[in-house]
Amino acid sequence: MTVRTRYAGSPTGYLHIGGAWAAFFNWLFARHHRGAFIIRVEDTDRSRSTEEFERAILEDLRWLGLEWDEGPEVGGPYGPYRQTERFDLYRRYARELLERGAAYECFCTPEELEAERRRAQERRAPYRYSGRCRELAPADRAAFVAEGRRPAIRVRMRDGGRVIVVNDLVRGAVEFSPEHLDDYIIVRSDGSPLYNFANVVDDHLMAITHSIRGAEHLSNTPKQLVMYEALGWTPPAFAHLPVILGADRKKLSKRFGDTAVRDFRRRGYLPDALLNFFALMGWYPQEDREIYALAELMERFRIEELGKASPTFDLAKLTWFNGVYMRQALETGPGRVVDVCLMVLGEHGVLPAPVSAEQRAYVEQVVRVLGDRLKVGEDILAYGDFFFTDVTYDPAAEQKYLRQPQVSGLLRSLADRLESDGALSREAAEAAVRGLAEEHGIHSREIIHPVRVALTGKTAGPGLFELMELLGRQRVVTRLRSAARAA
RNA sequence: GCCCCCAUCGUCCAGCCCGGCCUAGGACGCCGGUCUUUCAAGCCGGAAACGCGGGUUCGAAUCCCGCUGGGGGCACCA
Repeated sequence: MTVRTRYAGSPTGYLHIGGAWAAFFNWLFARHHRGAFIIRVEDTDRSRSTEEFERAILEDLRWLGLEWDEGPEVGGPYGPYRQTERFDLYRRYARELLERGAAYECFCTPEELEAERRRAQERRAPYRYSGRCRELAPADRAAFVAEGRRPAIRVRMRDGGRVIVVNDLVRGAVEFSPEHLDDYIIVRSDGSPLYNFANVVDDHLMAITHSIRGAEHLSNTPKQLVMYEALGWTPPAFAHLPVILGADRKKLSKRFGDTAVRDFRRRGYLPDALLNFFALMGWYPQEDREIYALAELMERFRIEELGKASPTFDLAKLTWFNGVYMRQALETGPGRVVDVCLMVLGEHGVLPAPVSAEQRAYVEQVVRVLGDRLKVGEDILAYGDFFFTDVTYDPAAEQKYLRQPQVSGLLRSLADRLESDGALSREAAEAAVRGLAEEHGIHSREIIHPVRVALTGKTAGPGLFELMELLGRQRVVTRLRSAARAA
């Protein structure tokens, strides 16, 4: 049997780390088994879903490299892949459930239900639906209809009274007692399906073999199992991934905005680094190693090896992974790093969108000079903004190195030494600086530090002489003189 | 409150299923050293954990029970 997994995202926001992580394991599992990875858009909540979010999610998934075999934009034999386009299917199965007596119409209004819930809360009792509509007499039903009430549809849960066992691939057998299961609504009174229903219908119709999803869905699973049975369907295998926690130890996806995949992209993170990081957050390849090529992950991934405990999202470790991948990319050729940096530069308006060939070449040189200091694309601004803009002096740096007695004169004499025509080579720059130091009988670092601050505004950064070469004679002299005046 | 899940360094993961090889291993981060014009990277070194209490056993991080702690879920959201 061909393995078929799916990522069923809801376009109510940007793709966040938690969603991407779940999507990744679905993808990885499918790839490992040479199966199919499907994307389904769960947009039944029309008040919160937007096309813009859908586009953004697909874009981010593609950026990560999680290509799908079936789904929106690519189609496939089990379409449509957007739930709002599948309403006739849901209606059909809702009718079937009704006919089989596995579901019933419920005429209670949201207000009435809310009141029930509140009363239960006051009694400090767990809320469960009263079941008022479970056995509605035809006359009562007619009265409700005459009143203009439109029914929602509920699934009968408590019949049978047996324990429901969820056989989870990562957690083993998890038991749920029937008395805790409530009749739940599968179709709203406006006729639109709810998650627990649409999800079941679609997973079955799309021949999904493995439902790999977040642990927040574990308690939905017994409800869904009842429906599979009522419809006479074989449920997929389930694997519930732990929930990723934020630094505050709370579910990451609930913290709005700060963990969108898109933000990491914009800040200059690499998709391979993100994926490698994802893999090792929750899964252990049985050896003391961190860096895995995607092909290797695909080869070795075993769903049974997934961890059960909730991991905490560790940005510092992600950034370390990214640094490793940036360095790797730099070795094979700076192209990818340049692209990432150009994106960051564009995002920040430092080097707006259409960049010329010369600009690109310049950025490439900056990247070479910055080298392994670039752990994340945005580091080009942290370490090399002065290559693109005027110097902004770090107050502490200025205080420490520029506001010193001899500095002004030193900077001026260096400027004088460098004042001439033609390109400035790093060798010439070094000779000038060291020569000046010797002439004054001081250690070269006593001049190197102030010069660095004068040229870059910072105490940290690339090698001074390379930096001077790239900056060019003109800018070096100008900056030295203006710093000398200020000092 | 009720249901469910989880529990090894600050963090991510090994080890647990099949008790002894664990003086608990690796990585991130942190601290120190080294290299050096600074920073970064690299290299060397260091601090740092089996939540608690009971069992079982010659022996428990590993098995059992309880507690505690953390998390998720209890919608006409997904």
